Amino acid sequence: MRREASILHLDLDAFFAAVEQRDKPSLRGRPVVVGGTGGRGVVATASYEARAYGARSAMSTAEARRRCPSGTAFLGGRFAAYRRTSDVVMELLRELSPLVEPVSIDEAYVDLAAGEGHDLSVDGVTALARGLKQRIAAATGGVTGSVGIGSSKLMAKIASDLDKPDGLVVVPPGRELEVLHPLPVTRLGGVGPATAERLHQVGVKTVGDLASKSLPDLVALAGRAHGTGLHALARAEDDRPVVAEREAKSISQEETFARDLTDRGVLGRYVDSMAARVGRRLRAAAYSGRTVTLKLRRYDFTTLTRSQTLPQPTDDPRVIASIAHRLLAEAGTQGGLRLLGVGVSGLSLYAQGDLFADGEPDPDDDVVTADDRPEEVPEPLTAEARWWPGQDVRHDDLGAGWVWGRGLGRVTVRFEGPLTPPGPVRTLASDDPALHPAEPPDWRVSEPVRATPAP
DNA sequence: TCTGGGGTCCTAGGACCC
DNA sequence: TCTGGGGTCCTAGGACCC
Repeated sequence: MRREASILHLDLDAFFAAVEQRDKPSLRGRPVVVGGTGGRGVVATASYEARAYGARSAMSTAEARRRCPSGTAFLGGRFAAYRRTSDVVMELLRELSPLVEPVSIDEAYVDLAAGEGHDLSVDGVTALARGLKQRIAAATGGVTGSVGIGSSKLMAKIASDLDKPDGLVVVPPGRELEVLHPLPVTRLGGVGPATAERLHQVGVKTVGDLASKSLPDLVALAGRAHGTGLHALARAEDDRPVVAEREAKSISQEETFARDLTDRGVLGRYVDSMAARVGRRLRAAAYSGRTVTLKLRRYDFTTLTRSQTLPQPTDDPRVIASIAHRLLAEAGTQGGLRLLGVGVSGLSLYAQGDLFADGEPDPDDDVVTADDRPEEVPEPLTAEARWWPGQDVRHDDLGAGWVWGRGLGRVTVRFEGPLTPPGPVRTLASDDPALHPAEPPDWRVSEPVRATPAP
């Protein structure tokens, strides 16, 4: 805990949904749900309009569909668009301080004390945050964020959560416990459903209740590391530094199937394709790793992992795949698998091949050769329809738009962009040769819709 | 049509070593 | 020869976060 409120936490509001509403004018002010749109999908983000109907993050999309009125937009994610917008925001944060710790695509801490020339008084940081929020909204085309500032990461994060959306809360140094103690324990990072349940059983509901528990009690209840952490957080004791760069510890890829799978051949092709993707990501990041882990989830949702550690690190998809194949054979597929995953951990920065490399990039790195190519992308992947809800498209005659829905050989597209008024809807043949997938639209450049089709 | 995907950190037991 | 203690690595699982 510091003497000044010099740690800032920014949380972008309903971020994925906000980007969708920015890029799709017809969705502004309406309920939008972003996430998996298939039968086993879950909600990643619900707009505030959708939250009013009870849609929540991590809820199954089926449940969100039941709760939301017709006309609610259910969209798959456009991660490239979110990434671009996030990059713009993170750059604005780096103008405040070189010490910026992105927590996720929509969240970051900033150490204002590491920046130049800031007035770290309560009035000073309040004015700074106001300016920041204005710049974020201007640079992102209207995406808002909630800002919290305090004497520690704990207090900054708590503060950003106190006044969502579009909030700004500064906790003055010395007032931490007044703010913290009335809050439910679940607001502390690290108190999830399991810990909350155990705390409730011993009468702990608020952070203040938690502060009355002794260290040995909390260690007995939550384990050594977690217990000591809770003991400190309940007293607002937190000196975790803001850390700009973190080394990755693992890289993995997993997929939940639309239907449970038992066919060894199909599962094997998934293993190959996931191993190839993990290998590609390892190489792209110049990592290799020693431990290969296979994850599987059975039909009844029981989840298990099997791993093997190699004497030398690898980034070779064939090595990763062959270990994963063996682990899968040992684990078995009785009853059917709902999910399969392949991961590599125990990462280090240099592949064994680098000992002999001459510094030039390996021309094979990004090329799938005949040897290591998975025979074929497994059928369920290629059978994936060409169009998905929310997708950016362009029509040769009608201009830029996005996919609302598809089915029965047709695709429904709304022709509009971030800087147009709400646009018209057209239903086209899903194999219309004039319709193409497109890049996310630029929210900073005006792009007129070329034609207004008749209703 | 219950329950994603990509991560991090911690715990605990057994092997193994000194 | 009736019994150590600590450290590290590996494996598996679980809680948690966004």
